[in-house]
Amino acid sequence: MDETEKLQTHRRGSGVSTVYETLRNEIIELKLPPGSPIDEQQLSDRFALSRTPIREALVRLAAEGLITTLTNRATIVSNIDFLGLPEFFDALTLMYRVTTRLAAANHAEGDIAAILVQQKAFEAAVSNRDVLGMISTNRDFHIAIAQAGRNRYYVELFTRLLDEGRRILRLYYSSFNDVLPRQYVGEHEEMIQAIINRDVTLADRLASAHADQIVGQIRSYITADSRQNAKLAL
Amino acid sequence: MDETEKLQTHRRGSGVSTVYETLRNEIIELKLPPGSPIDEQQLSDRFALSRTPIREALVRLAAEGLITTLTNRATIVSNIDFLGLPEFFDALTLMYRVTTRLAAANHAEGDIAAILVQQKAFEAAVSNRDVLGMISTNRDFHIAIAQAGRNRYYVELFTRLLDEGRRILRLYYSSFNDVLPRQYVGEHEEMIQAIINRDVTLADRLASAHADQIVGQIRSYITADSRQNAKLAL
DNA sequence: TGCCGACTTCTTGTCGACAAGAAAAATACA
DNA sequence: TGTATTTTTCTTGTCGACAAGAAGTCGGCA
Repeated sequence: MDETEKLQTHRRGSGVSTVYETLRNEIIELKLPPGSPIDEQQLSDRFALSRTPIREALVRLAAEGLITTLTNRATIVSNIDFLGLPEFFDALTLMYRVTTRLAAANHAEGDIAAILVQQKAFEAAVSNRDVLGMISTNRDFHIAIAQAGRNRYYVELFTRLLDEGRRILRLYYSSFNDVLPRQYVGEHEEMIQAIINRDVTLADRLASAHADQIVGQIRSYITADSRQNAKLAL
Repeated sequence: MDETEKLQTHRRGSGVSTVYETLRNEIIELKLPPGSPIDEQQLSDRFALSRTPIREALVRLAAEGLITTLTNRATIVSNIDFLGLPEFFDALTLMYRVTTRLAAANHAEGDIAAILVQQKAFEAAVSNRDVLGMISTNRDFHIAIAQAGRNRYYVELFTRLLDEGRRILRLYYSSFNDVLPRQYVGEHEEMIQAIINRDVTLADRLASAHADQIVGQIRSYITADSRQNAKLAL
């Protein structure tokens, strides 16, 4: 691993959130793959912090379900629950629909601009065939929509679901093809238009179809090479 | 406050969850009202534990949004967000519908029995005019339904919403009248029957109406004596 | 050679103490 | 007497060290 990271002038409570966010990203981006052991001592060295703040960050990650602590034994990055995928798809689809719906109903002044920014970023990622970029900008796009919907409960659940989805997609991104992403760009544009027009019914229908697309895509990836599954489920 | 609590023979990691659950209950039951200061030292004395495990429990509660930590200053029991009530009602209604729907579709062998147990408890509370009991058994009843629906994401969000609802209801339970609770018993029975018959559409409609009832009730309480509001929102 | 039990080692869980930051209190000054 | 500034005090944030529990290791015995 690399040497200890920055953090000379850390004001009092900043270290914890740094550790939290850093680990969160590394878990979601599979830099820390499922099952990886999390060693407190090691993190303590890496961030040049005592074990206490490290521990606090880990507790937060555990509360979010991103890591699993085996009591008195070890703590590891949570495995992706393949058996629970149908539940995941169901919840994801519902959140796609609800957030897009609410965005059409509730969006205010600056919201559309914020959504468009993310959509541009997604388009750029598609143009560059930057698959990892597509995965994360797609997430940001839908979170921007959720925020326009003005319901923190949905934003929170949706964020968690999309991030869990990022982990799954990263497992399979090699098999991404070219035609689907371009189709997504078009679907995104339709959704934006429906939101602008405050057409709740249409927004719902588009979100629903969009969700089905994505769920179907993930499903086909998984069934296509299920060897990965066996390898990582342990 | 009373003297230090039990916990002579605590196996290694047990203290943390004890503290967590104890505080969680006290917050939800308003034994610790919104805005109450949480003093780590004091809790340390009370549970006969070091500040470290106390802190871990507090971090968990903070992650759940039940307490708010003012950095370097104080940590208090989170206030009830009256401005966010519309969002809350929207999410609550959706979860009522979705969980009941899924229960009708997915319930398996023992689920109905579990639901009936909670329904009996709710009936008993209504008979005894035990308002506090009604509030908590009603929660347990709907969580039992959610569990029959077999979707952990919904169960988790719904639990949080119902518990938040318990806090709000406790603020107003004095104004509970007699006719509404009995009506709820009947509505519950209809829902159970729809679930048993796997009638998804009916289950959805009943849950929707039930949610509207409850939301309407809470709303009328709040507008009826909004002095409480001003008093506790600080 | 194969299995059972004590021992070692490693990681987590807990502790008491210290440091930093902010509010409250006390003091100085106009 | 009122205000600005310093000092005090109190609470949180961080640290290093110790204790407990579990897995793996080593040795003894059939």
